[in-house]
Amino acid sequence: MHSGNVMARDDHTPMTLIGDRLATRFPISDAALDAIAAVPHETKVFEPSSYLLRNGERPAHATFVLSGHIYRQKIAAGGARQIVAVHMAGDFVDLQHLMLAHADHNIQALTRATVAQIASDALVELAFAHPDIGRALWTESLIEAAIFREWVVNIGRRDARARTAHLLCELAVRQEAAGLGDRSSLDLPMSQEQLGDALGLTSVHVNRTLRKLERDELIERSKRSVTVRDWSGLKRTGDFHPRYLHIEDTK
Amino acid sequence: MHSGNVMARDDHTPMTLIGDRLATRFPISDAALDAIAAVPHETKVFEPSSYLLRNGERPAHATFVLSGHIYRQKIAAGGARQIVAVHMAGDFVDLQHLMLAHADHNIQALTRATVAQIASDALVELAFAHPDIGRALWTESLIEAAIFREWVVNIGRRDARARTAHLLCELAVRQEAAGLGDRSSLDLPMSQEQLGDALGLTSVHVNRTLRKLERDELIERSKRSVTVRDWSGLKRTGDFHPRYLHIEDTK
DNA sequence: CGAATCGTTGATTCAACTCAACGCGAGTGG
DNA sequence: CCACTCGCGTTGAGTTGAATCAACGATTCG
Repeated sequence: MHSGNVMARDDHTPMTLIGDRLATRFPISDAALDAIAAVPHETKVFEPSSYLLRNGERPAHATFVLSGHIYRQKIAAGGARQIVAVHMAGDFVDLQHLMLAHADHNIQALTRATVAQIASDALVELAFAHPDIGRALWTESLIEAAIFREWVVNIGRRDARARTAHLLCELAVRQEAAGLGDRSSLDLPMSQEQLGDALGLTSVHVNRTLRKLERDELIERSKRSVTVRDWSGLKRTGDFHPRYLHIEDTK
Repeated sequence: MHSGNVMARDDHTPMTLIGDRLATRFPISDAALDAIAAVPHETKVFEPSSYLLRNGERPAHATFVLSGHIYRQKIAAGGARQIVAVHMAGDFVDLQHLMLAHADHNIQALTRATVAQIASDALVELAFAHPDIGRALWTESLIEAAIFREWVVNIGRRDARARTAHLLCELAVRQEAAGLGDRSSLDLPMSQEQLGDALGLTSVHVNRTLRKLERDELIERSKRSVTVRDWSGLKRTGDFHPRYLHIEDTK
């Protein structure tokens, strides 16, 4: 998993984890890695459904997920909610606001989550002091944007079955890429209502769709975890082409 | 419109236009503006529906729109097309690929369009040599990502009427912010089929929806241009809250 | 044990899609 | 200059995928 370009860096403080993550995108010099390790940060725990940031607030820090799941959401007229992103351990949650004066959406814990927070200013300074870091961070934010685009396509042009399968594929691959297990067993700590909010569907229809995917032996479910029975079938029904995730592998 | 922090910069070469655009986000030092003006670039013209970049290709340059309209699109299984972005004069078209090895969507001219192209590498170097520029470019790409998020919400959680109104509002405000006229008369050079592809609707339904918006006296249409009759009504029916565009004004 | 949340299922409705036809204006070529 | 085509907008009729409404079972947790 780790890029291994630094030897004795197995102490796993939050900041070295961040360095590891960035190094998966671009090689990062030792000096830059040391600079990252030295950045002041704070570790925090958020309870399920608590807010990390609200629409309109001034984002003050960048947040890196150490454990748990976090999602980002906007509310449309009439109270309908749309989830626009789901984050797992190893993701940055807040890069999208790094240079913006006001948050344009809400960030909320999905499960209990522990995070490391760095002052935005400090991170920006670091990005320009060490272009290695700057490139990696910028790239992270671009890949996130690529995921947003794919969600537009998913919601705009695929039916409920494909849409649901696509999300499962994406989360499975991202989970695997983050070193949290392989793509065949997906930890999916979302209620069906939340899944619906991520997919632009109602919880009722998510339920029917998941059951159909299960009946068709593409997946198996127990509680909040999903086992992929037939990866290539799921990929096909989800019209899933992982290029947009910009990960090396191409299984 | 212009930030006016440089006096004799009215010669309007493509590169000074880029400098002007960036300066609307953050103050840019004179040295940085001079550096921008000196970057080698190429001016090109693209005919309607010609491709600037295809899914899977290696993006080699950043593209700035001088005139005309450009859109970006992905194709889903079965050939359905989803437009994920529409660009007008003064927009960067390619920042989303700046650091990525492969394009994950297609970029296509909507109308005949003239653009200035800069080598990606050169732009990245400039960004890190002059943090002013880096911040402004990065911010541009973050704002674009904010637009993607809003599109997810728009398509996922709003009905055809609101969805269409929302797109009209967005384009009108962006057009105004780009100094291309005011928000009451919108140059909308898209066919109803293309509008449908941007909205996740069929062209038939776009037609009915636009006519209804017209019958309700929110807009007026002639050929490919739209006049906003009732801005606050349109804004309301579109559930449009321009914060996500991260523009100063708040009319 | 009781309350609350979440998942499941059926019956019905509705927004948007599909299919199909036709009008219109802008070319284009004989 | 007319006839023709072609793309685009428009409209109607019928269909359908997903929403809505409603009820009930299962699971968790204090």
